[in-house]
This record gives sequence, C-alpha cells and structure tokens, in this order.
Amino acid sequence: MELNEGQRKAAEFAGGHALVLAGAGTGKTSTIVARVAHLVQSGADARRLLLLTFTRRAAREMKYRLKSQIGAAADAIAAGTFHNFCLSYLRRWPDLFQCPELTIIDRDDQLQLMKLARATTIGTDAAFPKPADLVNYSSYARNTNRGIKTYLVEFTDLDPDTVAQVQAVLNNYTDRKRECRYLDYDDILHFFARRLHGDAVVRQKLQSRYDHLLVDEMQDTNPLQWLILDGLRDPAKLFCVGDDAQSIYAFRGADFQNVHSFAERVPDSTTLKLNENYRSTQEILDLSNWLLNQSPLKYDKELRSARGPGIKPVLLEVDDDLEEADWVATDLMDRHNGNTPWRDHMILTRTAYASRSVEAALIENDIPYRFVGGTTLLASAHVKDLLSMLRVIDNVTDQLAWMRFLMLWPRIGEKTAAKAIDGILQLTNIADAVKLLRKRLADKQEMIAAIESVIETWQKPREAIETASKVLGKILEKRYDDWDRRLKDFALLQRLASKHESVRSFIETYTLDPITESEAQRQDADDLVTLITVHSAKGTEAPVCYLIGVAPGNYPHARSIGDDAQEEEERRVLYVAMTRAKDELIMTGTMRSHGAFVPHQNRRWTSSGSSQPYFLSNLPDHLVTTDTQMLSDDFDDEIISFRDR
DNA sequence: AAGAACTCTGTTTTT
DNA sequence: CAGAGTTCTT
Ligand SMILES: Nc1ncnc2c1ncn2[C@@H]1O[C@H](COP(=O)(O)OP(=O)(O)OP(=O)(O)O)[C@@H](O)[C@H]1O
Repeated sequence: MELNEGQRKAAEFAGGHALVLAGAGTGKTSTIVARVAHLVQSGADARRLLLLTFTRRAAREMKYRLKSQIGAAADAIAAGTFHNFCLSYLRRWPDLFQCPELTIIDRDDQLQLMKLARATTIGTDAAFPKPADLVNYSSYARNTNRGIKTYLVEFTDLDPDTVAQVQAVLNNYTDRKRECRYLDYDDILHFFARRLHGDAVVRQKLQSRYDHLLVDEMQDTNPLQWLILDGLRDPAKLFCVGDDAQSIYAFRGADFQNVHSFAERVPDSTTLKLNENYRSTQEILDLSNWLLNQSPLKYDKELRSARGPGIKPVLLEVDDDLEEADWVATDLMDRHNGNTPWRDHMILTRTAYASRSVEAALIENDIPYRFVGGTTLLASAHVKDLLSMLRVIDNVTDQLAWMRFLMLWPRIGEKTAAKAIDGILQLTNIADAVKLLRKRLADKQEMIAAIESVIETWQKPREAIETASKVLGKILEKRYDDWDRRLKDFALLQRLASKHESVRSFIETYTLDPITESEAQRQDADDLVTLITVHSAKGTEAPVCYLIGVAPGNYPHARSIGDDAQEEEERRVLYVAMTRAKDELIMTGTMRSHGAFVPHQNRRWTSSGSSQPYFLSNLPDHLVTTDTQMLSDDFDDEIISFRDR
C-alpha cells in the first residue's frame, strides 16, 4: 500500500508531540503502523516503542500488519490496551506500586461484591441505589478522575444523606477488594496512575523506558487514561490518532476533550489531518456525511472517497426480527454461492440482545460465524463454577470464588459456606485452607479430594482444567439440564488453556479480553462471517456490511432518549456502523417499533403526541435504495393473481 | 439451614 | 422470558 502525502508526512513526522485528527477510513491505523515501521527502519529501538490500542484485538491486528512490514522486529514492540500495559507493570514491580493484589475481577464479580458491601452497610432498602448503579458511580468517578464525593454531588441528584451512605458502601467495597486481594478493571489504571503521578522514582523509571508512545482511538480515551499518557510523556513523544465523530464510549468516561484540547494541553504539539477515505465508496460516505450533517453539533467532517462511486446503500424494511434474520441468512448464502468468502461479511448490531434471531438463523443454516461482543465464555454459569475451583487455589482469599465453589456441593448453602470462608480469609495458602476445611466440613471428603487433585496438576493449566471438569462433572451434571451442551465448553477451555503457562495467566487473559463461545470455538478458522456489536466494530471493516435493527428505539437507543449528549452519541454509533462498509452497506429493520423495549420513564413522545426520535426519519430518497421487492412475499398478504403481476 | 417452588423485576454499549 | 429475590417445605 502506497501512503498518500498526508499519511507519509504523519508517519515520518520528526517533530515533538503530534495528534492526527482525521475521519473514518482515512488511514489513521495504517498511518500508525507505517510510523512504527518507519521508526524501526530508521534505527529506533523497537523495545522503546509503546503502542496503545483500544482492544487487544486491535493490538493483535496491528502487530500482524507490522510483522508483514518489518518482520521479527515487530515482536519486540509492546502493543496492547491501557489495561494490559498498566497491569504488566503492577505485576513487574508490585512493591513500587504497592499493589500485592492477585485476582482481576470482572463486572459480574464487581456486582456480587458490591451487593455484599451494600447489604452490610445499609441492609435492605429498595429505594437505595442498586449494586449496578453503585458500581457505575465508582467506575465513572474514577475513569473521569473525580473524587467520589464530587462526582456524586455534581453528577447525580442524590440527596446529601444518600451521598454519605453511598460513600460508606463504596468504602466497604474497597475494603473488601483489599481483603480478597482483588483488582477491578478501574483499579488497574488507578493504581498505576496514582504511583505514576505520586512517586517521582516510579515516574522517572517509566519515563526513561520509552521514546515513542503511539495511541490509537484517542477520542475514546478517558481522563484517567490521559493522566497516564501525560505522566509517561517527555522525553517520549506522543503520537495520537483519533476522530471525534467516532467517540462512542462516553458511558465509560471517554472524553473527546482528549482530542479537542490536545493542542492546549500539550503546548509544543502539532496537529495533522488526513482527508481522503480509502475504505468506502462515495455512496456509503454520502449517507454517512448526511447523518453527521443532521446533527446540531458541527463535526466539520465531509468524507470523500478515494475509490469513487459504487453501489448505493440499501435500506430494507422487514416485518420483524425473524424475517430480518431469515433475509440476512439467505442473502449471505446467495453471496457465498456466488463465490464471495464468508469472511467478507460483517453483521453489525446495536445490542447483543437484538441479534439473537440472526444468530439463530446462522446456526440453523450452518453459516460459520464468530460473535464478537455477545455473552462471553467466562461469564456462563458452568464455566464460572469450574473456574471458581481454580481461583481459590490461585488466591486463597478469593471470597467470591470460595462462595461459589463451596455452594456447588450438596448440603452446603450460604450459611455453611460463609462460616468456613470467615476462617479461610485469615489464611495465606491453599494447604492451610484445605486443612481447615477438612476439620470444619469433615463429611465433605469428596470436595477436599477434588481440590487436592487439581492442586496436583496445577503447573499444567490444561490438565488442571481437565481434572477440575472430571471431579466436578458429577455435581454439575445434576445442576444443569442442558449439561451435554455445557460440557463441550470444558473441552474448549482446555484447548484455550493449553496455550498458557499458568492458570492465572489463562484466566487473566480472558478476563481482560473476554471472548464468546463462538469465537473460542472457531479461533483457528479463517473463513467466518463476523457478527459484532457496533461498539466492538470500531476500527474494523468489511466489504459487505449488514446493519441490522435499523429502527426507532435502536438509533437512538431508547435508553438514551431524553439526554441530549447521549442521544448525540447514538448518532455517532450509527455513523461508526455505516462507515465500516467498504463496498456494500445493507440496512434492515422495522419502522413500526412494535415489540421494541422502551423504558417507561423515557416515553416522553407518547404522552406529548410527538413521534419517537429516529435518525433516519427524514432520510432523502436518493441516498439509499429501498427495495421492498427484495423480500419474498408474506404469507398473510392477499394472493395476487398472476394476471395482475 | 438447605433446597424447592414461587413471584418479581428489568431488559445498551466494554476494558 | 430469564435470572434474581422471596417464601414455603423439608
Ligand atoms: N494510502 C492508501 N492507499 C490505499 N489504501 C489505503 C491507504 N490508506 C488506507 N488505506 C485503506 O483504507 C482502509 C482504512 O484504513 P484504516 O483502517 O487505517 O483507517 P482508519 O482511519 O483507522 O479508520 P477508522 O477511523 O474507521 O478506524 C484500509 O482498508 C486501508 O488498507
């Protein structure tokens, strides 16, 4: 691929800090890759480059591209997410970071732990914020680098008493994490940033390790992440790329001030622009441009296709999600029969939930696919059951895992488990815990033998899982009526684990980068249709993109309605979705929003008589093809005589 | 105190 | 409509 003038300038930029601000498909990612290649080829030490991406998937993709450009030197480059990067240092220097914590907990665990914290602090009070709200407060406050009190007072309408109580619950949550030696996602960044800014020794050590910090998807970084970049730079130079029109993670604290205010925050910096879109045909960009121009905000973006004209986007009205699923599956098969590989197709969905009919249709028609962004393997109940046994061996103070593990066994319930755990939390190793259990739960020899057998195979992750699934098989089989299906996941886990050196690294990898069952199953397959949430699809592309659920209630999503900033973010979500398509964009959905879930408090349009907001409600005809004939006729319709056809 | 049987609630996006 | 919470039975 030949870089254009702007791209080449950016890739070879030799000044200080730089921000590349450019629209979708203009080659921002290609430019970062080209810059890394350029730096290495002009003699930079690959180990002193740091490439920060939004997902591990993006990091893998970039490394792959780099490898083809600069070969083995690519292996030396650190590329990963902020979370990967920070965690690697917390682990490398636990003393410097004052961070002895062991287990990374996912959102489910956070909710579970918060539930305990809420119960001990305030008991049962239905009017008090729910565990999910509390987790969100805590997370949002930290990601936007605000004190929790400030956040609660300024950004929620809780009364002062409740604010004080929420603080008390959150303190209890923090204490519990320390006691169990847990790190939640936010802790990883927070611990790192705190020492980076609070300890000059740590700061100097880190600053001296890098010459270049390259950041992709800058528009979706949050203030906490900015703090990390700001602490790491100088002498290292920042090279950040982003597009404010693609900022879709405000819900997790992303702030596109990180791109808008870049020039003020980094006084000696240069802002570069890229203008030409190399991904899509002009028709796809016309529609995308129109969508942005409808906004009250001025994004000042007008994408121009370097490829020129092509096929007009299609907007297809369907009766319901079943018809939609059916149509997509049929169209996919037609195209596949016409010799287009599966991998050329991507199905984008606003929510994982809204794609279940499509997923069912893919399965039914034996269309190979991977689902990126759905329910993940490690989140399913039986997998958590199995992992709970591994987790307690790895971290004897892992209260949530103990609770889950102990309660698997007959005649052990909440009370019995809690009592045993009280004793265990004082211990420091699994051997002592086994001793304690042997004494306290003398009639549970089978359970104790189970733990011991897994300890024996501990050094080999694959075997540890094999053993665990054997010793738990009998009790799990009784627990789940679809056991046969679930058992297959254990074989899958073994396969995944065999690529890891330790059980901890195995669990941690998939906690930080969760994958769905379909992804795990087809990890090595390369000809697959991709079913993906729009959020996960940011940064990716495909020749043919199906955008399903294009309907009121989805764009903007019903839950966002009533909050202008959130509604506007929904427009960007749709924009991101449209701009993934290279050659063809096919949108399907129902205009009648029957069956769409609409939370009651958001239904302002029903009472006021105005209609539900919808981004495509006044779409000019010429931008899309709306071909109702593309649908097979409906069984319920009147039969039209062939003489009239 | 455990487990079964019941009722109720809440249904975005992710590292 | 499923998963969590609550009440009832053993
Ligand atoms: N100079 C070029 N010549 C030909 N193709 C190019 C050029 N630059 C980029 N492309 C192609 O354009 C597509 C989009 O590039 P890339 O993914 O780097 O864009 P991006 O700006 O990161 O997009 P997004 O913001 O949507 O993530 C890719 O398929 C890439 O190969």
